[in-house]
Amino acid sequence: MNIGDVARRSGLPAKTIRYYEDIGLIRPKRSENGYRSFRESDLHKLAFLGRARALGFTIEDCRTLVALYEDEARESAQVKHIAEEHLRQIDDKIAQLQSMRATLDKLVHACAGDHRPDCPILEDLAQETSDPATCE
Amino acid sequence: MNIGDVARRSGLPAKTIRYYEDIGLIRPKRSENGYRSFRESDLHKLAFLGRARALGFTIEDCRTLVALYEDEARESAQVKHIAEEHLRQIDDKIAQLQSMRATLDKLVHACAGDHRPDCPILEDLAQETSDPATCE
DNA sequence: TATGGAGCTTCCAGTAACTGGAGGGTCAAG
DNA sequence: CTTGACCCTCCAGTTACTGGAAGCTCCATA
Repeated sequence: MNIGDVARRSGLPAKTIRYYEDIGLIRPKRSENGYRSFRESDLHKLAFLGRARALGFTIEDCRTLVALYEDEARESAQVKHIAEEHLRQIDDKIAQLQSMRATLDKLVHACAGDHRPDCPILEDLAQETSDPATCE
Repeated sequence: MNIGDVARRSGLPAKTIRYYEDIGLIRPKRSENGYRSFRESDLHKLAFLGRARALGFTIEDCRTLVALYEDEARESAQVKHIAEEHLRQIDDKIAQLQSMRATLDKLVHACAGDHRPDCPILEDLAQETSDPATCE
């Protein structure tokens, strides 16, 4: 298979597949003409990577997950540990976004959004509260 | 004020403040000795930026928000528009993360996390489903 | 057989928003 | 006069790609 074929079948852009080779995630063979030549196993690994990335795992996590996948002697605890840590990070991120969301939503609702300059959003951003020097 | 003072009072790292000058968000004066010399108005603007960034606005949004803040002839609708668009992006991001979270949580709970190699997480990642060619 | 277009190659640069570090000047206290 | 805390600039690295230039290769059609 050429790169276009695996791109289509894995759902990953050809650019991304070349990048994954660059960083050593995959090692496709080469044809006489210099084209990358992918086996089914390469495709399988790319699909694996695509799914792992879709779950938000970092590239380094993906590297580890692939290694574990190929390691007969792995312990599922190793995989679970990575996933749990990632889950924690996702939860943190969600909490952070929801906190932003709450403030932002409040401000947006408080803003008339008309032709006048008065704006609670700007007023909030401009308020003098985060200066420790003023708290003495 | 030197950069260390505004860093302390704004809560932003000195590095970030220099960066903000680099990209034209602020224009502190310079002392004889070449040190940046910040006025209260610079500090105020930095605090504004810090709060806007904490709400997740991009630097470019921040640039626009500062400009609007300083524009007497602004219309609150302009500000509200930026905030609403940002809110939408946050909602999208939250939805995406929650979807990841749901899958991941399910997988984590399904995984024994012991010394055996069998792992539902890896099995899920490895499953053959995203290849359109197999769907014919 | 020529040619045109799709597909492949490499390499370089850019993205967002910083962050770290090297190498070196300045200032105030002891 | 030295020491340590500041400050300066400039360069490189981070994440995970993405876009684009310049230039092969392959295949089908005129």
